[in-house]
Amino acid sequence: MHQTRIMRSRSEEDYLKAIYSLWKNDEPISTTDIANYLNMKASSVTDMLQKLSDKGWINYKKYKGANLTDEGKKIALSIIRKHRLWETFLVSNLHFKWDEVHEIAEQLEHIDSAELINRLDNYLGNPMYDPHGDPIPNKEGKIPKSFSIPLIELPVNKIGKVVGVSSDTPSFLQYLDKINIQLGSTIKVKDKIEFDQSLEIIINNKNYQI
Amino acid sequence: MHQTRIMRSRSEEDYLKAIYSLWKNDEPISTTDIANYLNMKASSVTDMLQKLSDKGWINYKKYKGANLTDEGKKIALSIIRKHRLWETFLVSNLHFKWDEVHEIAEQLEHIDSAELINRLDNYLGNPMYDPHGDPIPNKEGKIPKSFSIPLIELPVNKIGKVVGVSSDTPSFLQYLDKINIQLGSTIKVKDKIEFDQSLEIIINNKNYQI
DNA sequence: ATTTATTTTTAGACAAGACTAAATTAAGTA
DNA sequence: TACTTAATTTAGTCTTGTCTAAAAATAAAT
Repeated sequence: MHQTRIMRSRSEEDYLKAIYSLWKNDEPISTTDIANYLNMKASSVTDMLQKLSDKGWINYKKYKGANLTDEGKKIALSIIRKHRLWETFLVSNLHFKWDEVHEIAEQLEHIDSAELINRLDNYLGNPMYDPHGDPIPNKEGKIPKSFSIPLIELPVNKIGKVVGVSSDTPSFLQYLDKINIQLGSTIKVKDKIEFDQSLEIIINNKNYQI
Repeated sequence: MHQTRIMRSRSEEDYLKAIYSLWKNDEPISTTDIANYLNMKASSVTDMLQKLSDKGWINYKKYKGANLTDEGKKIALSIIRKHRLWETFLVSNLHFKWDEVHEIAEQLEHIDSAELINRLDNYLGNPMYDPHGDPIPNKEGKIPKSFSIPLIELPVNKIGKVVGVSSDTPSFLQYLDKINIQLGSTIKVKDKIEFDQSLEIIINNKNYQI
């Protein structure tokens, strides 16, 4: 049981990751969307989609966009795993700020060594979430359920990500909108004031009192 | 004072490192030697030498081989610095064995971030030598003097590198030869037997008693 | 010093991955 | 349904980094 080693170029990996990232429902991703995401021309994308399809990593029908196969999804997840583990290392161990690590992780995610990543994972204590609050896929590509907790229970200085709101009255949602909270926003509780149960939170680097 | 960022390809970096590694006296390095070192054809090397020369990283005269300029040497040393720091990380923190890390470090050495490397250096405690006993150039490209100590004083389980011998009688040298000690050999003292001052050493994975 | 052998360079080809411009297909609208 | 617009693909070009085969330069040997 020795899997044939199929070499992947950095470009190919970037495309697979892009398609994974743009994937929402079951609809295939359009050439243009991928091109925009990767800052490339649509014609370049077409070329690569044909190649990825030949390798069995995406399903691609001309003019109809592309979707990852199981194999392709597995590859994309392994790259995302590497990206997030390295980001965790950079922030937790090398004390980078969480907004400084993306570029470096973009490079590190292409380092090719399963052993390295497993050891790194262990070294970091098998973290479930990266410094941005995004879940880290495990070795098999499983993503930990994005469980949610009320903001009031978020530990001080831990970063959370908004996955839902407890009330959807228009006035409340408008308020969230005003202070720039959206689904997917990251949020950090800077301090809890016990006496009136108010929170000092940080969203987009701005402080708010709620 | 903002240095213009000159992008280097992985290939270019590999060539500069190769030339540095092959550099002995002041004689320029031949096309063939570089080709052998990098497992390439001489014609490919010629092409690249011309390119590196245009960029001011090597001095190259047709048919006469190549040598690094100061600029080129600086780049080579920065890559070697990265290589050895990463090897140190892999062995000291991720507990790889010292003979398992080369390939991975070959990839990591091309990651482009000065900040990352400085932080890594710090994180590792600014080591002077890598797990193979090779000196780690500092930020400015200075290599720590390869100081030497008698083998008998080498701490148990620390790896040393043979830089000279205390006697050069033929019979002694022949003995060293027989057990495969050469200048540059790495050596490890596995145990010291106090009572007769003998050492159990490991060279090329073989044990000897001296 | 002339010939022979070896090294190095040149010339031309190729693959990967990007681009531009033109052609084609699909989608939206009157 | 026919027409117009927008998205996508095709065709052809470019750069990087490699190769092979042939030509040229250097080094070695008689």
